[in-house]
Amino acid sequence: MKKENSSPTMKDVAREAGVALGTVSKVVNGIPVGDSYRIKVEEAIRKLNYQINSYAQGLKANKTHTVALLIPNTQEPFYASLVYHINISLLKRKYRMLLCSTDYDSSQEQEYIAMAQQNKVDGIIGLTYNPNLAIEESTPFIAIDRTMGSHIPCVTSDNFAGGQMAAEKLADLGCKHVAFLRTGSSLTNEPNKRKAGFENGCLSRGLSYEMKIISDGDPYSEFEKFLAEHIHEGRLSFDGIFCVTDALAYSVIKTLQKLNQKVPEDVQIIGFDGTRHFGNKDYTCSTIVQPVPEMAEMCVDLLLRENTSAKPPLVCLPVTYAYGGTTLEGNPEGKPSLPMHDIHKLATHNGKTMERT
Amino acid sequence: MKKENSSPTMKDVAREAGVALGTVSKVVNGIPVGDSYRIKVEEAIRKLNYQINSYAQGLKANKTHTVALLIPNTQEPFYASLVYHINISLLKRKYRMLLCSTDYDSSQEQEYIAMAQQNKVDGIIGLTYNPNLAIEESTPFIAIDRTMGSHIPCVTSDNFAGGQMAAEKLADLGCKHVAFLRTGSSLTNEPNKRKAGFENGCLSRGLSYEMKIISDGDPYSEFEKFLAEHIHEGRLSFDGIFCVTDALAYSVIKTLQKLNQKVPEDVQIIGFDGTRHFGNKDYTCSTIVQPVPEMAEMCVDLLLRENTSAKPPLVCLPVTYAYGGTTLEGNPEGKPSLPMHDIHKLATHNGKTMERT
DNA sequence: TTGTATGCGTTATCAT
DNA sequence: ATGATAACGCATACAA
Repeated sequence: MKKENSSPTMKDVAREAGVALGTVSKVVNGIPVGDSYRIKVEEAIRKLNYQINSYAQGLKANKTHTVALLIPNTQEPFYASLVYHINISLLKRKYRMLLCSTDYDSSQEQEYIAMAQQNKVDGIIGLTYNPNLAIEESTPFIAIDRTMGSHIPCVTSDNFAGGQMAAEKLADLGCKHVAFLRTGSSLTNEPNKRKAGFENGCLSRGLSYEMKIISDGDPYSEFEKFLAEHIHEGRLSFDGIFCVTDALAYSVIKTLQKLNQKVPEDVQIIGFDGTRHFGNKDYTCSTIVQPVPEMAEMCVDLLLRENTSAKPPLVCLPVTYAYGGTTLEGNPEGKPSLPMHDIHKLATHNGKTMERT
Repeated sequence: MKKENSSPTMKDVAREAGVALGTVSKVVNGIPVGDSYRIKVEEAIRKLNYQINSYAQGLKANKTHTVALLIPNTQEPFYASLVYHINISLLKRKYRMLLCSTDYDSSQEQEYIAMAQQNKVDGIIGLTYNPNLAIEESTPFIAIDRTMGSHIPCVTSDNFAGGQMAAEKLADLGCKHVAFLRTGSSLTNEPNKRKAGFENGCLSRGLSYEMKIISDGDPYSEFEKFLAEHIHEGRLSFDGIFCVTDALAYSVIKTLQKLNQKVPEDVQIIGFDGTRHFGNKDYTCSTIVQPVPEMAEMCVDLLLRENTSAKPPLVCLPVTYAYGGTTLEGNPEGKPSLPMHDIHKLATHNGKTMERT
């Protein structure tokens, strides 16, 4: 009694078809064999419901057609979108994707890299935060939003241009004094360039600005405090705010509501990412849209590219601006423009992040 | 010259340590060996940076510690949440997860099942729509939200109870005449029970109701038409609406806004799923919350359970109600209650799904 | 206790 | 063109 419940193997097919093992392999791999043989083999395959074992295949070929994706989670819309598009790009090429949610945990990141390498993946795509991640040289790695050394290509959107675009847009929309709000890791990464781009845009348009940058652990209430401090006689001293992400913009909008500031009449908001409700509907706010499908395709393309010398160290893909109701331009679709000042009131009911300090 | 760039193998470690292959295997697998040997092997492993090849391991053991997850996409919040929690549950058990986004495409679903089986996964968890999916008996399969035969366990939330809970909640909140709105596949699946539960709840509370059910291809504008037809002299004839998902609720709220109906003053809305903005903030609307982490854990637990006879055919996990601003109860956190009627006005700017017919 | 040999399912190199 | 056989990296039964 050898392996009862196990799936049929090539050997079984060969026996069933009355041919040699090698012949079956050839049929399976599309290598020409005599028609009569091919037909016999194909019948046996159908009869036994034979499926090739890609593990054995990978063992032999030292190639597994599998790629690991490391990402903090799949719930934040930007990550969710990346996961989806990378998955699609890989599956299009008949590659499988191993998903590793890291929860921003450095040790988990390291652990999953080890796991991926044990699994002999053909490559890893990672949006990681561990500042000193150990990656075996032999495993191709593509970093998202973070440069990790010249031998590891980084794919990102044009964060600098996005920041600049936000500043210029606010200027075009008539803003006179604006603010930049950022929260994020202290780690050096590409999204940090949004700040420099924004400053550059403000300077080139002669737009005065202030910045409030809080670090990772700090509560969002710091922003609430900052904004409250800039209200004099009921008026906010900014007429435009650029938030480093849509998620932050969402929080800020709620805060402004509490502070009785109308968006976009009193203050216009631009976010970053291009987040949409329910994946494919409206933008959360006016925003700088990251080209997620193109970023995904670029990651996969770079990772699977044979010519390792042709891998550029940093690829910045172009961003676009999208109207999302929190700015004052004429409605681009010609619909009656609605007052936007009460948006998101809904959301205050359990706004933990905004609770009083 | 044999394999230049390839990773070191057990054989390399054995040579380096000056011991036999089997000894290395034992050290790696924690089988006791003499201390002096163990130390030599461990040193060699460190020196060569050896990683076990889990493909070869799987080939031998006929067990791959890998599970495939089939899901339409990772962008819709409910799916994103499922993917995240299933991923976590699997990784906790040192299992890897192969993600397959199917885009609701029956042929892709079938294709990915074949791919997963070729990969000799230890099991498959699937939220699928293909009515006649061919699944090899030998591969354990757990279905989410859909019963696919007695040998395939189905994990779902208590959709019937959820529907009933929605009806009872609306009754408790003072509604007199309510509506149920549904869009969805014609496929028989568990979420369809929300309708029956809702009807049951209405009947038990003596609440009169109407239903509008559209099928898959139909545009959401059908709902707009339905609602518009139920406005007489500026008043909607419903004072409560139960939407089969939060995504639908979101659309309906926008429609009601266009129709000058205030939510929740004129009409209260309850959705289904427990969707939150940006993954961990506020609920999109008042909603019946699915216990996603528990569902994920249950899927993984059932899938990996050895005792195949102890697998129940259908597991319904309890849902809860959460306030999300679109109903009229007192604010549960004691914050000042805000007028909700202008929520989501923001979103009308590119509401493709709501465009005029 | 340690080493050796065989087999897992596949591919590829050889004779035939 | 087809069939036998070795090798991929690992685990294990068995011999030493």
